[in-house]
Amino acid sequence: MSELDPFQFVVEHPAGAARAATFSTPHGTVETPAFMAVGTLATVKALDPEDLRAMGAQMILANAYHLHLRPGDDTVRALGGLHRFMGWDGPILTDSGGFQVFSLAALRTVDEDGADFQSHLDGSRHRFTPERVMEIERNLGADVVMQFDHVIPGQSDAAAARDASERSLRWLARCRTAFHALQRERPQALFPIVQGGIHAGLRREAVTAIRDLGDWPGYGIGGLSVGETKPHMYAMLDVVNEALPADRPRYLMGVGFPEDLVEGVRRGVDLFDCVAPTRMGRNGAVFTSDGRLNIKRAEFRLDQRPLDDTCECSACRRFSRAYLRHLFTADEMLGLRLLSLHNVHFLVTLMRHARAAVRNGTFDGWSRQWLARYHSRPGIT
RNA sequence: GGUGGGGUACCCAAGCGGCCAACGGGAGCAGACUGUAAAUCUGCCGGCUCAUGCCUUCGAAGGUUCGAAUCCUUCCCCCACCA
Repeated sequence: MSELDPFQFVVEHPAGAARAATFSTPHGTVETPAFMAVGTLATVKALDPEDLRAMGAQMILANAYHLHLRPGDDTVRALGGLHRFMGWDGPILTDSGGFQVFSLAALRTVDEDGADFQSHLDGSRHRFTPERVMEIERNLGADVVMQFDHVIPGQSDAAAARDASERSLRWLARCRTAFHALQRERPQALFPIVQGGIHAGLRREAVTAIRDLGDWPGYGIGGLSVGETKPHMYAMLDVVNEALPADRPRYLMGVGFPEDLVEGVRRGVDLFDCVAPTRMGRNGAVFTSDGRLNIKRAEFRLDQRPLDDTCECSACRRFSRAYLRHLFTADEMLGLRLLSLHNVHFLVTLMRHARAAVRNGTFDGWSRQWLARYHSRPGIT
């Protein structure tokens, strides 16, 4: 148990299923609920670590598969690990490449032992096994490392979901053994990932099986936001969070949109990550309190308002919709950066407000009002 | 003044007797992105129409032809070189 000491999770205030907590890591403490920006290639695209710190981002992600291919996890290790490499001294989590098993479907084959990938960069062949992934994630040196898992499409039937979930469990056992066998320069926490598709029974079984393998410093909830409906996703969150221990962080992987974060917190999720704010920001989509808008639309040509009049990000404090639209239509890179900045700020701030509402006992009303306003203007989307 | 080349939809640009409302690209308009193969992808893009279809269009006018953006005549512009 002493090895878990650097990763304490303290629930300060429950509010129904929701809770406000602190999650400590060797690189600092995360106040939850929290949104983690995704920096797959050891960079949150278009943003500087200083931007992230200034907006109150606490923890970020990177990806084992991508960094293994380039520049190489051994290279990152030789350069002092991810924190030093990318100039972010806060907590970092690495995903294992499990999602790439899913998203690079055409370039990989999965078997019981692991997965064969063909590099999307040069076509070279690479073999990922639970043991290999643990080594890669050790080399990268993030604070939290995710198990290697098998992700399948969200609408998969129960048989396929069971196969993937049970394989992920077997891989988890191997990850754990390999994880503990590796020498490392600094403490790391290994998170298992709950699979089971959109099948409540499978989800419960997965949680039970994972807990039977031991106590874990935190739990990933995987295999959601991969094509299933929102009601299915929310239902799975109810089921899984009910079954997970209350005194460990719950990380909903790959989620999400603003409404999904609020719905997730309502159901007891503590940590989120998603590429949406940065990818959508680069493509012109903006999160606002009144729903999504697309800055490229002609209607914003002369709009002098900020993206969101309640937002205090550096884009909203300084620039009009008209100017930001101009940057996009002119294909200027500052536009990508400012919208990425705004969107990440929006989610980070959203979680800070959720946390405050939990702490002062108003979360239920706050979240309902927030969702009502966000959904109230579908035309803005 | 001479010789040669050219004028195609918002722009660039293919087409050179029927398969042409006319290839491509750009611009424009709209949509999608959820553990990032993504500053990407998709749709629309002469007018009317749900659609079959109809109408207007390839510098201008006239002509040949069953049929013309494509051939002929004249005219108007543009470009290059020569004088």
